[in-house]
Parts: sequence; structure tokens; C-alpha cells
Amino acid sequence: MDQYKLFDAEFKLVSIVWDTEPVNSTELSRICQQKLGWKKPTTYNMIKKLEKRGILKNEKATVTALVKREQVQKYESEVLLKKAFDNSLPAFIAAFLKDKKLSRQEAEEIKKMIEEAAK
Amino acid sequence: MDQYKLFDAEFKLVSIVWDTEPVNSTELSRICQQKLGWKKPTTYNMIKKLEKRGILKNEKATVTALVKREQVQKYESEVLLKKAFDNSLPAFIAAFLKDKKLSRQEAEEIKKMIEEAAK
DNA sequence: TCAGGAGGTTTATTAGGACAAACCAAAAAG
DNA sequence: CTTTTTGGTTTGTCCTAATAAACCTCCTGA
Repeated sequence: MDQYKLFDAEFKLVSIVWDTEPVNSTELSRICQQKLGWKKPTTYNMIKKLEKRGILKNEKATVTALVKREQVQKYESEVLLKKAFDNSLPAFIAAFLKDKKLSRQEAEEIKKMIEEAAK
Repeated sequence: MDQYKLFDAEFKLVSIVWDTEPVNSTELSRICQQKLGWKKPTTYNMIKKLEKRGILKNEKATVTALVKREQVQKYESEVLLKKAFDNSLPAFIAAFLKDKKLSRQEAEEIKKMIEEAAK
């Protein structure tokens, strides 16, 4: 359950992996240097920790993600809903939309999903 | 902006305050002892830290919250959407609803809010 | 044949969040 | 009065996330 719990720095790395995988480890280190300002060992340490937890894989200098972005997104959304919204999606949406507008297209997209989930 | 950033333990305390305010500080300490297993100084330290940040107020042994639950909820939801969903509410909803069902009532409630925000 | 790059690992350091033991002053109770 | 309770504060420990300096091994090209 808590397998998907990613700390901030971990999340940043994994996000880059999702965007670029399969990615060569040296290349990944270079990207992290550039985007996050990390030195090489920082990236490699992070990779290793995430490997042990079954989040990433580094094989023959090629890094891939073992969990999908969608799984982590689902996990994160559930954690927040439970923690702060008494698990209520309407409560979440009300809070998020406060003083916000939606485009027609977003609105239709959402309504469709809601309808689908209410069947 | 980051004013509303609450760490886990802080969030737990503030949640209790929201549920019980205005609450006597000794009473609050007692509740934290019971619900969170915290000793007295833990609660008082937390109160003090949150006072300095303008989150709580402790006056004449009465603790109240200076920020509303809704403000923090809004903040937290925005942080997550930005961090993990490229700021897209549809993306969030898709992830959260994966393999989930909604009651008719929840669905209607949400659709109404979405309609309202799309005007 | 050796300089340099790829692909790492080892071992620290640092900072801050999460607690609490021990202490204290004032007021209420007995 | 003196004991207890209320309402705190001071100070410190422990843990761990975040980060990197220094080091290592293998391979390749000049």
C-alpha cells in the first residue's frame, strides 16, 4: 500500500524517468544535473533506493520505471482525499474549484467521467 | 503562499483544533494525548510553532485556528494538482476514479459544481 | 599505455521534523 | 499554609530525507 509513497525528491526523479524512459543512467544523471541541480551521486543514490523499493530498475545502465505514473497518481490522490477531505470527492472538488473557472471542454470531460463512474 | 504548508503532525493537530475550537489548551493537550498519543510538551510545542506561523492562536489558554479548513484544503489540492497532474483537474479525477464507483448523489453534486465553474 | 569517460559505490554531512523529560510559575483546592 | 492542578517553556534526543566529496573499476580511443 505504502509502496507508492514517494518523497519530494524521489517524485522528481521518478517523474523524469516517466518522461524519458527507457533512459541511460549517465544520461539521466545529466538531466538531473540540469533540471534539478543534482550531482551524480545524488541521482545514483536515489536510483538505488528506488530500486530496492521496486519503483525503478537499472539494468545495464538503462533505467526504467516499474510502477506506472497512473498508479502513483491514484495513490497520491487517495492519500490526500483521505487525509484532508474525509474521502469525499465532492468536498475536494469544491475546495479546488473555489474562485476558479473551467473551460467548456474540461467541464464536459469531467462530467463524462462522473457519469461513467456513477453507473 | 507556502503559509498553509502543514507537515503531517501539524496537520493532525490543526484538524483537531478545527473540530473542537475554541478549545481550552489543557483540554486540547488531553485530546492529543488520547487521539495521537502525544505528551503535553509535544502539543504545546506544536501550538507555539503554529502560532508563530499565524496558523493558530492561543490566548488565555484558549486555542483557535486563524486559517480556515477550506483554505488549507484548497492549498493542498492545488499543490497536488500542480505536482502530479500537470494542473489538470480532469487528469486528477480520472486517476482517482479508476476502479471506483460514485453514488448518484455524489455524481449530481459534482456535475452541478462543474457546471457552475464552467459558466 | 595511458588519459579520459562511463557507470557506478562508500561514506559523510546537514537540516529539520517529531517527539518528550525535566523544569517552572501561578492559582485553586483542601 | 502546602499540595495539586493548570498552563505552560527549555532544551535536547532521535531519525531520516537530501545531498555530495572522494573513490573505484572497466573500457575505449589516440
